[in-house]
Amino acid sequence: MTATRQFPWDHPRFKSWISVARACQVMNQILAREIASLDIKPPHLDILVNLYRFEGLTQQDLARKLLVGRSNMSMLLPQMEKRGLITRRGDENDRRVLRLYLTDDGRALAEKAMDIQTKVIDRMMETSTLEECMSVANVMDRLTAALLLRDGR
Amino acid sequence: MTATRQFPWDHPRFKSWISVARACQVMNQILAREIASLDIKPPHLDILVNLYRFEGLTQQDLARKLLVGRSNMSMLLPQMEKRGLITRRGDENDRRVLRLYLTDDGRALAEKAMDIQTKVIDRMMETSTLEECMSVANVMDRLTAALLLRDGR
DNA sequence: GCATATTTGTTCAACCTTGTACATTATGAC
DNA sequence: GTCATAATGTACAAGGTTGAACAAATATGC
Repeated sequence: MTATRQFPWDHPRFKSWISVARACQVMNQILAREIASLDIKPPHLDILVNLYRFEGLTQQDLARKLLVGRSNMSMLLPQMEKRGLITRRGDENDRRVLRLYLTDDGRALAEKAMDIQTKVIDRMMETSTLEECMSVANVMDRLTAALLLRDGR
Repeated sequence: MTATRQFPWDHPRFKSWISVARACQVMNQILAREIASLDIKPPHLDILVNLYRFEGLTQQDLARKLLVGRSNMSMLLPQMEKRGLITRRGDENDRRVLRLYLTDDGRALAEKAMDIQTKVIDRMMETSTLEECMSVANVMDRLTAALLLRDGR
């Protein structure tokens, strides 16, 4: 009468997620290799893209967007500042915060990096129709929202 | 006559991928928190699940399945052996390889961990229909295959 | 106004991951 | 058989990530 164990890898939802995780992992590794020519790694790329898009972000804002800890930013951003890619200026109204800006070098590098990233993503996604892409995005967004909601933000 | 720059985040494929990456990241963080009660982290979970399913794997085999380097296994597996979760026995036919087996403790822990993982995945995927899950899996598998092919394995 | 709580950024130790170099063992060419 | 090549696992240094403890600045309650 003991029920035979249901192996997780036989569940459709489980298998489905494994496929997603695997794709992500492969994607990140390939992206990392492609941008290595610019002497940056995925975390730096994420920072560059976000500062390119949202100038004047706070370290805290950036950490929240990237879903990483503040301490992570405290390690990476000074490096990038030394390298002349970004500048950190104190906010006048709130002397706790440092606001982040791309330098001209940083902006140029960000554009090169985004070109590479776009090429990799296109190469990867060209196996799917646009409808499939949008459906996937839809599922993933719903799923992320559900997780974050249940998790209390 | 200078073409206005096409921002990557306006491309449907790009946005789509960002959604996938974000979901993966959130998922991994929540999974990590949930299995912390068993005093293991995602890499250990992956190892346990794979050894549960494929007994007698080689360190090399395992590294390939997990898409990580051999050196990574050389760091993690001795820890898990010391903890009594796995055993590493030399192969008699090929004295280079170490074959990996779960101990009883390891198997018990693997089952507890897989239960947690299944619960998290179910919670996450319940926002989608089974058809959507299978469609996503289909897209992701095609995409991974395409990347790996073009990348020369 | 003042005490308390919250927010922001930093530091530090611990851990995971990687790539390179290395020793050992198998395999293949001849 | 012998030598060159490849495969397996290890050691080590470098770097990314985290969480906890901390200092400084701000917001809140009274």
